[in-house]
Amino acid sequence: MPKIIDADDRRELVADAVFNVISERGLAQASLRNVAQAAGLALGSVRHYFDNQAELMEFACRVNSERIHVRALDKLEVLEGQPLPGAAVEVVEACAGVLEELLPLDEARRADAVVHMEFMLAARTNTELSAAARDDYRATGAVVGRVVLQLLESPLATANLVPVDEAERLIGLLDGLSLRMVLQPDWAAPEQGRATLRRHLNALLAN
Amino acid sequence: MPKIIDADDRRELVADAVFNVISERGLAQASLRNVAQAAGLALGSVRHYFDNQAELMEFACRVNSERIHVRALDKLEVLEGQPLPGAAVEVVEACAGVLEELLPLDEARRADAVVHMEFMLAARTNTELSAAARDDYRATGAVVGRVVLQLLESPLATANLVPVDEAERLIGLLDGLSLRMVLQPDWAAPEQGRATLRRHLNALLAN
DNA sequence: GCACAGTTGAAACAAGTGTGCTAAAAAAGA
DNA sequence: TCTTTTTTAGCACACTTGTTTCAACTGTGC
Repeated sequence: MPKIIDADDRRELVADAVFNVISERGLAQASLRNVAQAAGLALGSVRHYFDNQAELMEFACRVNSERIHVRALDKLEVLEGQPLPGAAVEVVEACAGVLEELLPLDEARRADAVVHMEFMLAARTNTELSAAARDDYRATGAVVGRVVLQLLESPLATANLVPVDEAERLIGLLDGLSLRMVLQPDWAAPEQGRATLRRHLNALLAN
Repeated sequence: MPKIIDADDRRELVADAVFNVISERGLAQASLRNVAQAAGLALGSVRHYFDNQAELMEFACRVNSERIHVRALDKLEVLEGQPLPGAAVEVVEACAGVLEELLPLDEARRADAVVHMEFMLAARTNTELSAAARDDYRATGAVVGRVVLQLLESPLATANLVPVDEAERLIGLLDGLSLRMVLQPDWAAPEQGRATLRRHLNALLAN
């Protein structure tokens, strides 16, 4: 029998190489050869674990999406598990804590966000990725939706807010902030993103 | 002397072909040959008007950006030229009218928005495009900033709102909405985008 | 009609791509 | 040690890319 190698581990290692290449040089440069080099493997090795380039890309896309959402879901479940705090500041802080996992506030999250953007945009014209992209949208919709529900459950919430509508607005804001922070880090610093998010959440509570 | 051909017109024609290819097949497919075919020209003809592919792409990027912002600026100057209406609904409607030019609410604007996204994302790793992208950010910042100033000038505006902060939040929302409407047209219809924008503007006015 | 400019078209090149195929290397079981 | 199977490495092919080069075409001014 050959070297003992966990195939799943190896696939994740290759996916990490994909992330590195995309975040540093863009999706256009994520060729099999470049990815293999970034992973420290030979082209043949990468192809041993992924039949197609399409399969590799879809796998990497799903891993990226999952990585982001798992982080947020972990914090979300903590939030849902305990009773809502009474003070507005604390409610906002708790919700912001969850949603911040979706923003590029440090290097790790920045790389995730960049890769995420590239994949989502590519999925528009790449049918191989469209299914993964659809699942991703559902996942973020669920996370943000649940946060909004928590927020609007508070007695401090502004009256007559429609959860679905506010989720839509919040998702838009998060996507836009993420985009700006990724593309124009000089003009949209992490601190500013944090503040903007909190200001928005605060506006959903009665003053 | 040869055929009389306005070089600038021809360059714009080629740029339009670039837009078509990008909006239908993505930036990755915007090769010189594909663009030439879409423009109904030979490869040599395209290269006669653009020395490099880089030059073509930067030109197309700037034309796209200008096209979007000129539309918005036209409406903005009308808004700034006349006194602000007294009713909240009318203020919101006037501001929304300007900002809607930045959203993909019909096929033309959708194509512009798609191309815009692809270029902005590409500019992150493509130094040839970074200057054009920076100018684009300045332009949208100016437009949105001026709209926010108009809005907050109204006596109906919520007190203590910081224009720069609200501009930041509004730009984020617009980018995010645009992104969603472009990538998930099924879940984010034009009508919904219009409504979300108005709801946000309304929230900036005292109720 | 002629010449000359801009314009077009095509062929060719080097580089890079995904993919198919083959053979060496490696390691665990016999 | 030998076998077997996974893993690795490498070559080759067809294709697309940007770019260069050169020849043909075209229409205007003389």
